[in-house]
Amino acid sequence: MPVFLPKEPTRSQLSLTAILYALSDEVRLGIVRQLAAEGEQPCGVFEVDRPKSSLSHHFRVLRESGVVSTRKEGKNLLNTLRRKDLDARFPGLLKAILR
Amino acid sequence: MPVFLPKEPTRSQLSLTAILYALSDEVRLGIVRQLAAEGEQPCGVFEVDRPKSSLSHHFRVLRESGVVSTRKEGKNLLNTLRRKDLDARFPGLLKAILR
DNA sequence: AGATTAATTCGAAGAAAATCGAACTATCGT
DNA sequence: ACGATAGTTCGATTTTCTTCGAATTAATCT
Repeated sequence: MPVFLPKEPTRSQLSLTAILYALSDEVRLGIVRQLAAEGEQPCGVFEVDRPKSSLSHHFRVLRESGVVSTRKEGKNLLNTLRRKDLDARFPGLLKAILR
Repeated sequence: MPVFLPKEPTRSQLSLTAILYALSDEVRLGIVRQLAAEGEQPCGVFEVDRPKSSLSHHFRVLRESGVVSTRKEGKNLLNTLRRKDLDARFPGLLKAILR
C-alpha cells in the first residue's frame, strides 16, 4: 500500500471549478486563510473541531485541487498556499477571496 | 401549492462559500459566463445538455446563493447576474472568475 | 527496540447534491 | 376555450461528500 502520494496538479492543470469547489467549504477556507496569513504550516496547528482523519480529508481536497502544496519536513507535512500558481492562472481570484 | 418563490438573499446576506459553491459547477459557471456576456436572458436560451428540470435546479442554486436574480416578464423568467451586489460584497471576485 | 508524535489510508455510515421524468402553473396566441 | 410555450415543483434514484474510528506508515527520541 502506498504511503503518501501527493498528486498535486501542475499549474496548467489547475481547474477553476475544482478550486472554487475546494474553497466553498468553511473548514477549508479557514485553513487557506490561515495559510495566507501565517505562511507554511503543518496540518497539526489548525484548530479545527474535527478529528484528524477529517482534517486530513480536507487537506486532500485542497491539494488535489491545487490550492495547497505539501512537502515533507521530518515528522510533519508542511502546507503552503500555491499563491504564484493561482495568481498566474487566475489573477485576482485569491486576493478577492481572502480579503 | 406555491407557484414561484424567489427567495433570493439580500446583499448583506450573501455568503462567500455559498457563492463559490454555486460557481464550482461547470453548467452553472457556463450560465453565469453567458449572462455576463449577453446580459439578461430567459432560462430557455441556455444550450445545456440537460433536461429542463435539471436546468431549473441549477438556476435555483444560482438564485439561492445570490449570484443571479430572476424576474418575471410575461411568459418567461429573465435572469441577470447580480454584479453590483457581488462587487459590493466581494470586490474583484466576479472579475477574476469571469476573465 | 520501543514509545511517541504526525498525519495518512481504509471502510462504513450518514448527509447532501445531481439527475431526470412526470405532473403542474402561468402566460400567450388563435 | 384550446393548444403551445416557459419554466417550476415533486418524487425517486443515483452519485458524490462528509465524517469518524481504527489501523497504518514514517520519523524522532530515549
